[in-house]
Amino acid sequence: MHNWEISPKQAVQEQKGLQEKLRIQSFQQEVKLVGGADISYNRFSSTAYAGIVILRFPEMEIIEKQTAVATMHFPYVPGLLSFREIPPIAEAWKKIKTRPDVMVLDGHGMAHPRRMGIASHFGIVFQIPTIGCAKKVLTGSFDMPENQKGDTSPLMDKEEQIGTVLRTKPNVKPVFISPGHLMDFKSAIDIIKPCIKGYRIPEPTRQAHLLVNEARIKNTKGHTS
DNA sequence: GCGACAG
DNA sequence: ATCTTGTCGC
Repeated sequence: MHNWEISPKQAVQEQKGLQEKLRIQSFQQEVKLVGGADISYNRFSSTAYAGIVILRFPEMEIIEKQTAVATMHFPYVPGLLSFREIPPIAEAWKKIKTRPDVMVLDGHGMAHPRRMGIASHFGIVFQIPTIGCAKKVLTGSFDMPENQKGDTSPLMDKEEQIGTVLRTKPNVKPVFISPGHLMDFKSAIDIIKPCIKGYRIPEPTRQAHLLVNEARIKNTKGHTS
C-alpha cells in the first residue's frame, strides 16, 4: 500500500500511475458474499468512523461487521475522495475475517475523470473485485432512466460508457453504478439489483452507512472528538 | 471565463 | 459528510 500522506497534486499523479493497474474485465465468479464500506464523521472533525459489513448474497443477511476509528489526513476534494476515505476503511478491513467475493464502495468506480474513483482505488490496493455505488454524478452525462425499479440508462463520458444510472425505486432519484476493479458493467448491475431491498440505497452500502453512523454517535456522546 | 463538483 | 422540522406525495 503506497504512501497516503501526499498533496492533492501528488494524488492526481498517483491516480494516473494507478491507471495501468486497473482491470475492467468480465467478472465470472459466483457471488456468495458481498461487502459494503463507508465512513462517518462530525463536521469540522478529522476523526472518521469507518465500517465494513459482510452480507450473504442474495439474502442480504449480515454475517459480519467491523468498525474502526482513524484520523483523516487528506481534505475532501472532488475527484480525490479515495485519499481521504480509504485509510480509515483500511483499518476496518484489517479486522474483517470473512473475505467477500466483491466489495461495494460508497462513491464511484471508473465513473471518474481519470477512471480512478474510490471503488477502483480500493480494488487495486486490496486486490479484490469492487463496484462503485454513488448517490450523485461526478463526471459524465446521462438521460434519466424510466421510473420503474430496475430501469437503467448509460452514464457516458463523451462516447465512452463509464457507468450505469440505476433506478432502485419509483419516484426516487437513481443511483450511479460503475465497475471498480476486476469488474464489468453488466456484472456490476446484476450484482447490485438483488441487493435492493426496498430502499434507494442497495443494502451493502446502506448497512455500512447505518453501522458507521451508529458508531460515530455512540463514540461522540458526552465528549469531544 | 463559467459552471460542475463522489463523500 | 453533517445539521435539521415539517411537509408533500406515493
